Amino acid sequence: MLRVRFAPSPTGYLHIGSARTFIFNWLYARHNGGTMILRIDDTDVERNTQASLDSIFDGLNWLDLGWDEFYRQSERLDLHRKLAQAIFDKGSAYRDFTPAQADTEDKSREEGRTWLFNPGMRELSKEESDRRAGAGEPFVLRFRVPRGEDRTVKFKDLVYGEQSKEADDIEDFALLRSNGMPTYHMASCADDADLKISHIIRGQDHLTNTFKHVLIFAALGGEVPEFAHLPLLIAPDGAKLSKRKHGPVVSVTTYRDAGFLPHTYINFLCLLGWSPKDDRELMTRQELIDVFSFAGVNRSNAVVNFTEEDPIDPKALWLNGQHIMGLSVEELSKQLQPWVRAAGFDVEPARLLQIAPLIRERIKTLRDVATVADFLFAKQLPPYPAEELIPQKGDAVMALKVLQRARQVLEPVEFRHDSLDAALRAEAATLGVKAGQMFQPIRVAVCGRKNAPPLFETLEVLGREACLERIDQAIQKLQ
RNA sequence: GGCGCUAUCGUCUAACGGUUAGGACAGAGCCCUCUCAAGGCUUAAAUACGAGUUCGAUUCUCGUUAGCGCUACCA
Repeated sequence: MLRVRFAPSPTGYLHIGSARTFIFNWLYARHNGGTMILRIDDTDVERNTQASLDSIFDGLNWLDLGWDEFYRQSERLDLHRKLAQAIFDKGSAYRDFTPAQADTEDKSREEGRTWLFNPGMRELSKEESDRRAGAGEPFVLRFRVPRGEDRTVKFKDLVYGEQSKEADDIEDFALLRSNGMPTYHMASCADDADLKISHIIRGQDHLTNTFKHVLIFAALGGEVPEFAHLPLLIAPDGAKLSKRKHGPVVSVTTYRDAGFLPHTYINFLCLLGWSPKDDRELMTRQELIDVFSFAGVNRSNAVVNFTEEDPIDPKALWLNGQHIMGLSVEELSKQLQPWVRAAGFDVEPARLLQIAPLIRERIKTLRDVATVADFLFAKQLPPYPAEELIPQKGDAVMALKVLQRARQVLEPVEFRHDSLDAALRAEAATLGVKAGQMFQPIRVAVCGRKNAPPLFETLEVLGREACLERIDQAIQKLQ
């Protein structure tokens, strides 16, 4: 049975890299009919925050992918301690009574080699170790990494291939802290073992940690899971994405709040560090599930292309436009509804249904509805300069004449695309002006700006009454 | 410092020894056109560097350089 897990720690908001890890886990599970597990790795009590937990659920719920099982690490501390004890009992761990020190880093650097263990502690006799522990002296429980045996720790990564490292290069990492809390390595492996995780899919920053985890799994005596590490998502400056340095750009909610379709975000993230190998980019959820495999995962880090001015990757924006164009009118207007309301407009669903096809090819984000279709929602047009009404190679006199004639034509004509088209073109011919010179003053009068959806559709949606009223206002403006 | 990983257009990527090194986004230009879009076409743009293996290296090996990760009683 295939079982995968996404295990975020609630110490900051859900960021883009974590979201992608979640997505790849999910895709792999769905592709193989496996189980997707969400586990909150919250053993670092000091750094956990409710806000960040909320942010994780916020982000994941928006993605709308779901999960099959849910666990919270902090509720499984007994298991972690029990398994740590088991490792200790079989001699693969020992107590280290060395007081915590902040300067270990400098110490190891000076020596020119990695710190491996604290002298004396590894060899402490059972009696002395028990005596000091019994006396209440604090200690950390460390894994006893095999030394001097010329031993190599190995595993096969589904993305990075065969990995090996000399055991002599691995330090005696901690399993239990002096306050009795498990470390990440201990808690994570204990849970993975207990939850029968078959594939651990996570960021490449854990690649070297995996040697330690392999050691723990082996000491636990169960099966060692498969591993697949994912290349990291990095900033344009090559640095790792961090909220401190790059701000909210890295948060999933940035895309959500910018008006992205959740599926666009999923699609976009999949393209970062993975490829279907056949030049496809625009893909549905099912297509992604069908074709996802680790063979398509890259090994080098991928840059999320954002700038300080614009937090959105241009390719994501394009993808979103494409996905919006692929939506049915019904679905699009449903998605648009909350954004229209958020922009301060009130619109009937039936009317939005008429508007949606007008703007479908003109919006890149759902939020764009507010700037692209505002004149269709507003009762009153916001003020605009009268010069805008003057057509190309024309003047105010022409604009005025066009609008007055348009008014007359629009009064009786049927308000349908084809009738409007025929009537206005005929009028342009009568007036001796080009079609464009006829249409622009009307467009500006009706939309309040030069750039807008095609004229006849717009007039039709707006309706005779509103159009005539706005043309009258424009005529007044010119006089 | 030690250990590990990585290296193709500005960005995301394809090419798993033989291609004029392909696609996409972004850029430029043209077409279409009632404006804006959408769409179509064209264009510019890359194998980090140096050795080796080979008839032939983007591809395999080694070195250099660069970037990233781990090196905590964080995760």
